[in-house]
Amino acid sequence: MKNENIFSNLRKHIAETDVFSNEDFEKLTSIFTVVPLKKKEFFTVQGDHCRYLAFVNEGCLRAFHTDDKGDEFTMYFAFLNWWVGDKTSFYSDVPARFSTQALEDSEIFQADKKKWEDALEQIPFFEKWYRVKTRKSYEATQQKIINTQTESAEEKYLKLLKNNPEIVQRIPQHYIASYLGIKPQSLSRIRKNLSEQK
Amino acid sequence: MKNENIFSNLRKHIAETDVFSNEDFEKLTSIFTVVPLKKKEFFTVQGDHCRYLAFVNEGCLRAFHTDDKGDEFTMYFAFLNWWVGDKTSFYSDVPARFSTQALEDSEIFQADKKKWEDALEQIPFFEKWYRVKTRKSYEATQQKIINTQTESAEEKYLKLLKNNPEIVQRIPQHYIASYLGIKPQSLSRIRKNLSEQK
DNA sequence: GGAAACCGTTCACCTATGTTAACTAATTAA
DNA sequence: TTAATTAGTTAACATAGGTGAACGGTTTCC
Repeated sequence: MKNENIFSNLRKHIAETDVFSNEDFEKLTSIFTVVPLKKKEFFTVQGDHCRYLAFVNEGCLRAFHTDDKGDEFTMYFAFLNWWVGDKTSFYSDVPARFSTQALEDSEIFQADKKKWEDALEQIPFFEKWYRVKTRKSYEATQQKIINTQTESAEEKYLKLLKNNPEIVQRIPQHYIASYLGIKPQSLSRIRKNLSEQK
Repeated sequence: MKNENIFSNLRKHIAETDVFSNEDFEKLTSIFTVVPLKKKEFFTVQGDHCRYLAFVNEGCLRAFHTDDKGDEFTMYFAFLNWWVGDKTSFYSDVPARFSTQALEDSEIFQADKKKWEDALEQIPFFEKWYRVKTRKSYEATQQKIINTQTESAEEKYLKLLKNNPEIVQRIPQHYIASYLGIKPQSLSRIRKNLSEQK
């Protein structure tokens, strides 16, 4: 990919919902640093201050919390066109409550707080776009609480198969288990039951 | 309470974090309708469009989702100085995913979308204050997901006793169970175990 | 002021998921 | 190319929480 085109996906993605000038778009991309991540490499680490937010341009990451007992819980998988980073830590200078790790070789565009806030201030379409994104992710988080509480692991898995087949195909099973909030053995058992029922 | 003073609590509350003129504060309060709610009365109903956001000035409400099986899950309790309403539904004109119901005789200040957005546009301190509040509630929601997944019901209950004793004192136990994501019988059992251990 | 509805507790039994551990398959690194 | 590691499966057993039912104590409301 030629360097001038490195932001072509981001451009297309934002253009799906917003209208902007070339000039504004260049202003926006100028705040980003292109960062390649090797598989298993970390973008943010739980407990550290999260200094960057980033846009996923290639590959896939997962955000996960590790509890006192050492168990991991995966909060979300971030594919193409997702934003990643712990906003709480990014804004409030508080230790991040989860880590973000590449599950494949990936490429992200990252920006620190100063650049980020300058961009929000100076580029109206970006401010609006970001506000909507933030609201959506708040909604998704609320929905996830509801689902977490009201569905059995099997229901969650079936729903994942139906609504997010790309996750099931692309992500190793023990991460999916941790996303569903169960142990890998339990997911194995659920899969076995399902296959026997057919 | 004299009518001129009905907003005195809101004024004090916002003044804790922001500075504003009398004029701006009056502009803000002019968007609200004062609404009394009888115990058990609903402010929003799951499935309906949520037309108002509201500020709790007196009493207490709970927000809860009812699933297909008819089981309720309480998402949060809203006391003095909380905002209530399903923002997703309020903004996106989508059916509300939860109901909000008064647990005591209460008083709220509500505003519809038009008034709300006008206020955000015209009153800078309110826009800023609201942005921060929204971020905090997003953070709290994320934290609740983490807690939900990584703690046993007993741990959650002990934490509630420690961090939110006013909830335990003020709210009937079966609502607390539904807040912890368990059945009333299970909470009863947990309480029994705890009292026997001492 | 009495009937009806609701609330909290307890109990016996049930079920989903966790735990430990052993085994095989797949992937990675030397 | 093999050795080492990691991933997934299975099974036996343990445990937290759900279910249904019964009981007494409170509210609520005609």
